[in-house]
Amino acid sequence: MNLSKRGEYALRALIDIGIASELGRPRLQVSELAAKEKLPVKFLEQILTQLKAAGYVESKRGKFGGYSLAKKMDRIKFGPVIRLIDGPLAPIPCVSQTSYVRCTCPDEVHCGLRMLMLDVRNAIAKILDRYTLAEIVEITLRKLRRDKVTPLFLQPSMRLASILPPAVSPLGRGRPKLKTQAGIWETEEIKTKRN
Amino acid sequence: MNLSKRGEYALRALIDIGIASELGRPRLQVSELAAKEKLPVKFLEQILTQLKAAGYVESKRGKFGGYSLAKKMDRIKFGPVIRLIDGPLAPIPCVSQTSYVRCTCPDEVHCGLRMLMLDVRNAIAKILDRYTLAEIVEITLRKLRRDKVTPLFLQPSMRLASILPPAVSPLGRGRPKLKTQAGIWETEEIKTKRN
DNA sequence: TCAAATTCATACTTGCACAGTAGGATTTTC
DNA sequence: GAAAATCCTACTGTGCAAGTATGAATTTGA
Repeated sequence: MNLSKRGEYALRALIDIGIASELGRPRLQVSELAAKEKLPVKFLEQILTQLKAAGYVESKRGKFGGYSLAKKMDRIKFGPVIRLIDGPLAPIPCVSQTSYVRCTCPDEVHCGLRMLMLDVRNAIAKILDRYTLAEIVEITLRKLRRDKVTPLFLQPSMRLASILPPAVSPLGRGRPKLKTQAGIWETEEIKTKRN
Repeated sequence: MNLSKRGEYALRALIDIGIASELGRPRLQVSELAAKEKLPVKFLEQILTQLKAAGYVESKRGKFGGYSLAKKMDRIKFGPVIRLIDGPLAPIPCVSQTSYVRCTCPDEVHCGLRMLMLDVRNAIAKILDRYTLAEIVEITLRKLRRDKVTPLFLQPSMRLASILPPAVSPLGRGRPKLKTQAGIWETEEIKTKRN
């Protein structure tokens, strides 16, 4: 049930670019992204190339170049990004909706494992195919502001105070209409107890 | 988001033994299991050894030996089995409840990816840590009966008709109390459209 | 025009986990 | 004692994830 590093880094990058963009810095360099998340630069470069090829980001070359989002944030869903990089969301191919492959079991229709895994795949997809980058970015920003944490973008040079916090959300829309069942976003403290 | 072959075979084996057990054949041989699901015998053998070591099945050696369940079916949940064989359910280690590992991101509390993945991990765990083998077995049997399909256990020798269908569920309990949000078990026809 | 800073393209490496095979030892039944 | 099963341990191969490495192309500002 793993997300690959590649997939993880891709999502981190998109979220970071999204946040920066929302704060008035639509373009970030690979080195900045890598530094912030402590990722290997050249590896991230590859991943961004892939995201670019798929139309999620666009790039500017040369000095002061970098990557910016190629689509509106509310048109970027996480499911498709993960499928692009890691393949199907489904735990086993015979329950994948986007790339079904028949399995070797004799009777797919009455397969208990299949029923169970279909439920799992649907639960995953329900989340990843519904949430958009815009929502995650907005929620993250709200959390940061509420806790009065300054996101460490735009290294030393730029003025942060003038940007953060803005009087009103630059999104211009109200609170995001999250329609998850119970709003995990409220779970402030996560039990990180080992074992 | 993958279930390994090992994990898949383990669950298939448990479900098959459970069904057979419910039909009055509490013990199955590796070769039977492998034949039914078309799995490599020696590989399955290894997996069953692992399941035995963890207390899920018990074995009888020698001629007419085989594997049977070591616990009551309603005490076997899928989550722990998968964790045993494949590791944590969580897509990334920093949202695992059973084997948390801190990630490299600078601020875990305000990490958007983490929030999202926590939601995913909870959705997965909600299913796999709630459903028991007993429920899956019962549901499968009900489907089989409804469709008048004879499960192909107990190769040629035994009499099936006398066992299936029983007048009343041998479980002795009523219908299983499934408390999933929408009852995926009703979704009869799955769209298997490619792409 | 040149140097610095960046993305772009491609090839290579390295480790390791997954999915098995193989072979024989041990136990049980008839 | 033979047949049929589980048990035990070691081995294999191969594919892929997670990077490194190198250099070319592009953009900017001095």
